[in-house]
Amino acid sequence: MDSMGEQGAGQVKGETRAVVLAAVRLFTEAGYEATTMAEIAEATGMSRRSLFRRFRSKEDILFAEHDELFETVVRYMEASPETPVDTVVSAARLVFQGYVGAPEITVPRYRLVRAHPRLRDREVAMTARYQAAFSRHLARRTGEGRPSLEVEVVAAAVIAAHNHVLRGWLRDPAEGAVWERFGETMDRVHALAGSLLEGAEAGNEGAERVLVAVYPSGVERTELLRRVADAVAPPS
Amino acid sequence: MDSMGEQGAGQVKGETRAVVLAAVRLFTEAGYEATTMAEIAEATGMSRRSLFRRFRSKEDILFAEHDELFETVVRYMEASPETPVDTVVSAARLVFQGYVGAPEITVPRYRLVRAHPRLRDREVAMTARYQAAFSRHLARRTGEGRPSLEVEVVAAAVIAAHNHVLRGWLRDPAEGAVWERFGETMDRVHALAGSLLEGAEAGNEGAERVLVAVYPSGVERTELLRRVADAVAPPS
DNA sequence: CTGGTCTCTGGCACTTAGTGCCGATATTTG
DNA sequence: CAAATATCGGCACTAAGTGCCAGAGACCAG
Repeated sequence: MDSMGEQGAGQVKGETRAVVLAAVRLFTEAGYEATTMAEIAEATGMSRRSLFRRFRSKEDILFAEHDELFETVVRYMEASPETPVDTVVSAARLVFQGYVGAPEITVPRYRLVRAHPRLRDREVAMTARYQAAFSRHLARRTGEGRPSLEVEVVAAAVIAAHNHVLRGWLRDPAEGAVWERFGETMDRVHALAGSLLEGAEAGNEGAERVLVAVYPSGVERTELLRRVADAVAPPS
Repeated sequence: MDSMGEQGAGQVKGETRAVVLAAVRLFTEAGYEATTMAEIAEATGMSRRSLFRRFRSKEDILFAEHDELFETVVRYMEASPETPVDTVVSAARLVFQGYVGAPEITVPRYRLVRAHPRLRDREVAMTARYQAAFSRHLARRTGEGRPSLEVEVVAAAVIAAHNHVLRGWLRDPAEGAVWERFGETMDRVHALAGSLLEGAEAGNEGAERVLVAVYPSGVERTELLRRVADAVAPPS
């Protein structure tokens, strides 16, 4: 069989994608538990042993692309010149892109994940990894040691917002305007994040400010504007 | 061997606790993977088969008490007369109590969890279950169908805050003032939750609205106010 | 071309989690 | 007491995951 010079540090193989697609097909047709590693090996032309070598477990086949994406996202954050919050939001966008850009994997996987608690746990673990990575990034870039409460809440909020939009898309991938929804949603958490972390931004000279106003829906507009004017009055 | 009338619907057994403690001891002494179910069975005086019947898997032994706690928390929320946000915060307090009230299980488990990715995933999955339960509770009590973005962000924030304090305690269970820290932290997310969900509380007649504005810090106040005025103009 | 090392691969055997089945033994019910 | 029922323990079985080894191909030095 043909060989191809590869090895690198956790880089995609191309062959990986084929295996994942084959596995997804088998899982969907015959059921996750009913499909054995031997069958996957046969379907992909590799030996059972080599299959276990490349993917450490049956679950790992299903989430192989996800793992690669995670590596990519972490590297992206390390290299990003944006502010910490912007970087994390962009990273979330990258993850979202990873899903909607590969529906032939992520959509059937979503069905499998919903049906099998073990797989669900695994999916959840992935998002937890992202959340932890976001927290670490925010903490480092704002000069903290361990992530502070604010940082962890912001990371959790970004993840929650991401998942909120993602689940909507996964339930109905055909429906359009996903990116509009994503952008709009992220803008909202971005504002929240800004208000929670205000002043902690790295070199926050020309940083943006955020105003959050909560008001009864019946209030007069002029009254509202007066209150806003008070709120944006110079602090000290 | 002595028998004791039991069965109930997922109720504690008392015997359960003994098995968990024995398993924790074995895992700690010999390592998690090195300890087999047969050994746990022998150590607890039951047969391997019965062990698998009571706890569905090896992991489940370690998290058995956690599962029971989850059931308790869900029932608590269903019966709580408090406002949704208060209920969720109290529920988080219950979970926290579940940890600090059983350090002989949770502390060594923390060490095991940190060392074994599989167990870590399982722990993460538990917190995700709580977060989902919180979201559902908030959504139901505020008359929504699916949890809204705000609801999910609040649930995520409460969980993040809970875990923030919990991890601190797990790292150093001896250090006191845990409950003060917990209370103070929860107060802060409670305020955040209140502002995010304000107006959606049960019986939300005079609902409030939220305005979030993000603006460059250098912008003129008059210009900002003009933009805000535009933003709050009646929609359609 | 030849011998040596290094790596990837596949085959084989083995351990162990987890399950189905069945007979024995309480436990409850009439 | 007898019958129905649930629980328990033993046995056998499937399949995930691992260690070991031997063979095939790549690369290098002589």
